[in-house]
Amino acid sequence: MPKQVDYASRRRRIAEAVCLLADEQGPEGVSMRDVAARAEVSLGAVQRCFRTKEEMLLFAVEHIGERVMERVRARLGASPAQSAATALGHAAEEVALLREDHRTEARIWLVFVARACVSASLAAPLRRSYAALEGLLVRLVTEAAESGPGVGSAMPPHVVREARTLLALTDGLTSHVLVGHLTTEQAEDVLHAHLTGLWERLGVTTAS
Amino acid sequence: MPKQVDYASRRRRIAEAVCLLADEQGPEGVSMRDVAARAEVSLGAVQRCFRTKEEMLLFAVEHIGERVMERVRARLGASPAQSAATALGHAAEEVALLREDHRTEARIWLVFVARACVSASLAAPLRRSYAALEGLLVRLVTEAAESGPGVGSAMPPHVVREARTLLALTDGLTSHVLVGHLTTEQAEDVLHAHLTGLWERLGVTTAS
DNA sequence: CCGTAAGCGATACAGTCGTATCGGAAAAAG
DNA sequence: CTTTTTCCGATACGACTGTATCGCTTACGG
Repeated sequence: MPKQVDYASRRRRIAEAVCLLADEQGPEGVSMRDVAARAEVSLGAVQRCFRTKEEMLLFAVEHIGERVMERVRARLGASPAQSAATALGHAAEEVALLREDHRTEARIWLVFVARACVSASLAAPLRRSYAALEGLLVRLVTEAAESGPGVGSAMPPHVVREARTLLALTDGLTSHVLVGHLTTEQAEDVLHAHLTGLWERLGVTTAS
Repeated sequence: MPKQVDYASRRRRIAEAVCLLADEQGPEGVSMRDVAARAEVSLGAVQRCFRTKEEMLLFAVEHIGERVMERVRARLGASPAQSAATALGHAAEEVALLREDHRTEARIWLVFVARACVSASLAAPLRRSYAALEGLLVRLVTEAAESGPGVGSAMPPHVVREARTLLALTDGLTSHVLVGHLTTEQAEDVLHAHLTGLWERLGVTTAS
């Protein structure tokens, strides 16, 4: 057999290039040729990794979803114990891709969301990512509620609602920052105020 | 002078076609030829109305922004007096384009937002629309707060923060519905819960 | 009544798109 | 060594893109 190649890593490399291009050139700027050039491979190589462009984008959106999720988990692992409430705060900060160094991921995310409204196949992995994030937030909210004085703890439906509220709020804030309607500071201010209110609602006693 | 034509109305007609196409074909589906066909005019006619495609999209995004804003105002005018709180509720419902008949506008909005992250010229009118919506919400929140028992009324910074929270939340919910992460009912549930909390915070006494 | 200019739609153009194809380089297997 | 199989990058192709150009029609101003 001839030259063997690590397809998995090449696909990842190409997905990275897709994200970079989607970020700096917008949705229309992502052509197979540009992706190939950005990934420093030939057009043929890209075609061998992905039969079609749609397939490539699909892989890229899964890639980004995993990256965000993984970063949130890493942030949680970094500050291990502490209070469940601050953990939730950190997670929310990470999900809302507000800081400049995550702006790229935020733009890519938005590009894919816009595209997914039309292409059902693109929507599926996006839904999976949202579901995973929601699940994580539900877990964190639950833990935060339990750590409080626990008036009996909020009943589950409220918890899910709070998680969804938080997820939608962070997503909205992110896009508002991206279009320039809000500054990063303003968005963080809104997010922190919401979290403070959430803690009060849960009956959490927080130090900071 | 020869034949005179009503450019204003034609531009509006073309903008309408842009929106329809952006909705059903996505961002990539909006080509000059398709727009011309959808608007039932010749390609040349489109070119005479808008020197360039960018210019056409710019007009279309302004058009959509005005339409949404106008609809919110119409809704407020329809239920004139009542309480300031229910007015705020109606406005929020209208801003979050949740109902099926507004789904189209929501998709178009998202397409433009995604594009605006890259093209600065597209971002400008979008920012104006957001600013107008935020202004409206600030006004409604203020009125709702004043109509309450008025412990001294919430101080302005809080009002702005609440308005921004509401705007970001509605935007986030809208996109989550569009990608299918939430159903319309779930999103409405989240929105209503948030509004209830907001009223409590403002000290508003609401009948319903 | 005629010239002039605004509007018309068709066509041309150069470029880019996604995809298909193909001859040759390269490396494991015999 | 030769054979065989996998991968390579270049090129080809047709469709479509945004924009420019160009006669022709049309209707008002003089």
